[in-house]
Amino acid sequence: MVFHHFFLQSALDGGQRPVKFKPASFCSLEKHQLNNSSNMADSLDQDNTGLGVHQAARLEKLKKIEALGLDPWGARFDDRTFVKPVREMAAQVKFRKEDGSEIELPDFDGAAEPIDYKAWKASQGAGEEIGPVVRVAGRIMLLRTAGKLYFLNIRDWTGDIQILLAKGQVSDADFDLAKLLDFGDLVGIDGRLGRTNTGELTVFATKLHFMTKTLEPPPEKHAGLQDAELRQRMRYVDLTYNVSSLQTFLNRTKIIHSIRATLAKHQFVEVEGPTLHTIAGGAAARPFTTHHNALDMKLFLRIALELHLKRLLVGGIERVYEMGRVYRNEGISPKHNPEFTMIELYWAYANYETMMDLTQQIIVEAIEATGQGYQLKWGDLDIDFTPPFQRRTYSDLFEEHTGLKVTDAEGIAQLARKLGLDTNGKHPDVIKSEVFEEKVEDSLIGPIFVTDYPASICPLTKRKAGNPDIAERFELFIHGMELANSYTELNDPILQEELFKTQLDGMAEEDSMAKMDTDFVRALRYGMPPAGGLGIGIDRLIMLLTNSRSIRDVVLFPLMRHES
RNA sequence: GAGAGCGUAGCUCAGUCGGUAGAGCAAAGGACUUUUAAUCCUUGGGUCGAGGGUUCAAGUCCCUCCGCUCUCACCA
Repeated sequence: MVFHHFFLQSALDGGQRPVKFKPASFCSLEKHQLNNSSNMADSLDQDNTGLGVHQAARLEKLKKIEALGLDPWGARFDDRTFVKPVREMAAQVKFRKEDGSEIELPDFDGAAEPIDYKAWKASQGAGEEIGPVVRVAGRIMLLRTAGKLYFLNIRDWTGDIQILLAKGQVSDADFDLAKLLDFGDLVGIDGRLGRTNTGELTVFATKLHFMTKTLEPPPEKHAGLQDAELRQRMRYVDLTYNVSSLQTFLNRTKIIHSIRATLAKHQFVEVEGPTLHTIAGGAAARPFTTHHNALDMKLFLRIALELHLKRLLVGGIERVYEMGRVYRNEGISPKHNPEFTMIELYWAYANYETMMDLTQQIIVEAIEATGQGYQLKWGDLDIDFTPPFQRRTYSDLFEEHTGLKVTDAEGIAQLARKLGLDTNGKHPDVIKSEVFEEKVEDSLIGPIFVTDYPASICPLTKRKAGNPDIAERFELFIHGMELANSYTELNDPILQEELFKTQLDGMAEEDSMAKMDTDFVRALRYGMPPAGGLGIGIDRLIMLLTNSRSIRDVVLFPLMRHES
């Protein structure tokens, strides 16, 4: 994925760590006690508050900030500019000569060799650097002193920038306040944009505004927070200190925004269906169960959006979608979180081919929204999203990968047994489907639309005209991962009722989509227009478009065990 | 659910054959007016995930448990 150039700090990793020799000391206690009484560690030891030394030191500074008459939790700070646009003002930093003429600075950012700015200025004769006055705010990521100077690098959600806070250039009160700054604190700065001697774009502070004290120490300042569990449990820390994490989640919102924009172009409307269902229909998955006390009613958290959206199609909302959370009480893996985000959409008077075009458009426009090209990396793998995506029929792929015709039930059963699959008492199409998953799906690099599935495993899908054994359905696969699922929707209430009643042999009820929903059938009896429907796993799409190998990297707060 | 790996300072990580627990960053005190992973001097930080066992001696070997990661299975 493409990172923005303005995260300068992130480009500084990978270097060698300096190794310093530190002789052990055997008489430290004595020396320590000789230190003056303002030694913070001494007073902290006596506090015996149970706080760690880092937390206690920060609390101490907080008290000192209060003692200065300042609010350590900050206040409204109007008219600030985000760091990214401030950095874009770099060209406004100029050198004004004695005669009043303004000249451009050397090209620091494009220079191959470091430029000696001090020497350059000296060579211009008398004059001074000028630059726009700016107001910024952010979190202190780096902090160093050089005599009576403080260099801070602050970060807001658009990038990082250096601040120079110098004695004599701010009030004495502000300079004293700077002593009480810690990594992680939030500050506001008024100052002038300029360049230091090394050419680093810097805000030369004229005023320091204390915004918020941070009472916990930040993670290691170069490596960031590495522990996968801590990154998920404390996403707030992860987002602050791992630039790529923030970038991924900001890209997530761009992708979701793009999907809504694409659908808006086709006049879709977004709705909100119930998440508490009396029947967990629309997909094959184990639901979470809950209970409504006043009605004394067992309820399920929804496992799909389908059946209520189709009811709205009956109601005349002709292009309708919902993007929202569904819940499945099943295993957790890098591709599975118990709650995840799906979009389902229904388009009256369309069919599954319309949906294929739309799916491709949604994905292509989402990639464009993230500012990437169509060739994406996904871990070690490559994905080529250049449209049009390949379209192949289920039966062709089946034959290609197994050498067997989809109609050869006996041969398929034999192959299934050879693969170690249990075929006893199973419907031939269930066996076929298992063989397909085993032999075909994992080899689908894609993006590839697999079309025309065996009808018997698709109880909500319209059958192909003239071929009742084939369902007008496609799934989109990328690197073996199912990303989208689409039908020409079944709108025949009589057939729908029949299919709800038909449990395929060898399929457990909880694994089946065939759950009788009499109200849904009644809705169909009032007339649902012929329609195409589509479902996309949003988290998985975001994984692919943000080069994330785990769903837990694209879900802000994935489900975790209780903290011990 | 099965298998493999991991768990050491606030964070990131070393720890050899079982023999006194290590580093960097962070923290505390100090120096430095253009640094930038600043640098330099000084100092303090550990129930080695928990419990048990073997041993003169366990971070290290064995057992049980807890947690995390990966792979496989179910699932999208």
